[in-house]
Amino acid sequence: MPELPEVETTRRGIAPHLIGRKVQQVLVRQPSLRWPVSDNLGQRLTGQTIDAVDRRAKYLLVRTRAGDMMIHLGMSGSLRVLAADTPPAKHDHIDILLSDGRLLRYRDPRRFGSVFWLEASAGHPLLAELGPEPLDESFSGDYLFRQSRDRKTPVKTFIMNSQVVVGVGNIYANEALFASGIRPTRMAGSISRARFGKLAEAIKVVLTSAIAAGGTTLRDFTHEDGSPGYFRNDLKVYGRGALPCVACRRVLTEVRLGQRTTVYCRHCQR
DNA sequence: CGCTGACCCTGACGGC
DNA sequence: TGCCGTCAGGGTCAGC
Repeated sequence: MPELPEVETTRRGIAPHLIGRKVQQVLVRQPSLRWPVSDNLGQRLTGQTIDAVDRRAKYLLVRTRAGDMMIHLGMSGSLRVLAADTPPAKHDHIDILLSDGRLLRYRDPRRFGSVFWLEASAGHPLLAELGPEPLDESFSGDYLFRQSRDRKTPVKTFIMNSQVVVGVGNIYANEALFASGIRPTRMAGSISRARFGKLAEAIKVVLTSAIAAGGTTLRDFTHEDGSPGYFRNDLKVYGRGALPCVACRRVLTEVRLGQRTTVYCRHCQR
């Protein structure tokens, strides 16, 4: 479910319910995720007051004085705020019980997500090598141009590499390349500075629009209250293989790049 | 160092 | 109805 807009939508949804609340109890039903849930999560988080809910890349950081709970939703994870007596369903792996009679519930059918405890100001190896946030000023066409020289990997694979830039997943990579008229298979190192300028701008626009629409609901992504996101209606290429291009009406091409479905228009994207 | 493909896991869906 | 193959929004890691 989550790319950056969905994670950001989740952050904005849960933050007001968490900030200022005290954690009363932590219940881990299934510790076996992408990596094991930190052993000391319950011991360290219990009794702490939540000061903030931040995001870095697709990681959510629930901040307390003692340290942070770091959550990744993987492919199928979601977070909901519910009444504390709501019975858990299948794949509801973790509950964080709060001082106001509610709980934060982590669900992840495929268990590609992860939940760690981070001691205050400790950092984490998974955060160490990340590229810039796409919506930061430091992310620009010039930056992409500099990073891409001599790189032979397809430009789509390049912009989905979190060491280059974070938060550009498969949906929005396809959409941003369509919006900027760049063919996804093109070698990253062969793209001009000017075209990278368009691409960087397209990434910002696509992500910002998707956040404004509350994310993209495809299968099971919903907000913390269960409502869907509406960006799906705005997708121009993702999920539209073999359908007509919205711009030129020619049939869209579908290929696989780096194990991920890639859709583009051979006429509009060069 | 850069790049490709295997892999972690469950569920939904289409074809037969 | 059931079985089987394929695919899914992520990311790491081994191996070349």
